[in-house]
Amino acid sequence: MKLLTRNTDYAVRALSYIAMENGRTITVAELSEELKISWSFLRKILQILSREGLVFSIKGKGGGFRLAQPANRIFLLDLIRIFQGLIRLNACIINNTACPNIRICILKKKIDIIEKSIISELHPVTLETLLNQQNELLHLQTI
Amino acid sequence: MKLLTRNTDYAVRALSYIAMENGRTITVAELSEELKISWSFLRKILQILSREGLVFSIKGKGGGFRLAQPANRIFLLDLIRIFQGLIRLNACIINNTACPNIRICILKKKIDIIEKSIISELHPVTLETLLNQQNELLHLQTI
DNA sequence: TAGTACGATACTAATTTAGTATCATTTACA
DNA sequence: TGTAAATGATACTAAATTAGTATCGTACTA
Ligand code: FES
Ligand code: FES
Repeated sequence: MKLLTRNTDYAVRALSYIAMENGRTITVAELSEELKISWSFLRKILQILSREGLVFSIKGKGGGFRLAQPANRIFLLDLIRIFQGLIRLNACIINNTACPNIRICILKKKIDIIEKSIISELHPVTLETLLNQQNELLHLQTI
Repeated sequence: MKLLTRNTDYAVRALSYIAMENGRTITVAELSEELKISWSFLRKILQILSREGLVFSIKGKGGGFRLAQPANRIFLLDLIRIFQGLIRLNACIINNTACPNIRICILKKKIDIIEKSIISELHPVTLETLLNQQNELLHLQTI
């Protein structure tokens, strides 16, 4: 049971890299080289991010990608939604659809609480959050 | 992202059925018939439950399964562990093993919190919990 | 000793996740 | 103006996980 799949993971890394280059246009080739992630796979991920409006793309020679939104507006939860779908843990023990139990089911209630907890923990996490952490890390290492 | 897989789900149903029959010895054939779950699949699940000591088995004619522990000692978390492994959501964004970030990583912290929340919600849930709920449901329906 | 039930284990099928390949289109610039 | 560099769309393959089946062996009861 993974909270983040590889798609999401790579998307975060790619976006981080792009964000740290202060508005430079970044090609998939560069990302792939720097992050050591398969070119084709990254390409697909970036295409999706572009379609979803998180980055915008410039075609042709000299082209590439830039963030379409400031880093503090790019939410981890959106990436999860894009690459993994909505967070739905709900497995009814009896019957996935109209379970007669659903109003009183203890498990259902627990799972709802867990879902909410996931969302409330992850909700504040943006690309900026994760970038700051990297800066902090760099700082620590230079002490 | 499912919290419970089908193995776990069926295990809960099978154990519930067995528990509700007050110590009678229940065969896989009966379970399969009553619960409308594939005989072979149930068989495998019961074999595992038996190996894990949650039920004990009686071989030969007249045989079958009984709970090896009282319903309030059979924990949902154990079933999850048995059929799905330990709950580990941890996906490090950079590198699954020795990530240099791990001490300060915000995401890691969040994920730890989520894991703890899952465990603390599910920890009190036993077979008895789920049985009581079913009784409650029956009660409601007869009003 | 026949029939019923579980034990162990290997196998197959379906689904989800991960990753690759191809052709089309846009753009820069020699 | 044409070629190389870049993304867009989309289809395809491969690996991993989950779901489900089959088979042969052993124990027990009547
Ligand atoms: S058993 Fe159906 S919602 Fe819990
Ligand atoms: S980035 Fe490695 S633990 Fe978070």
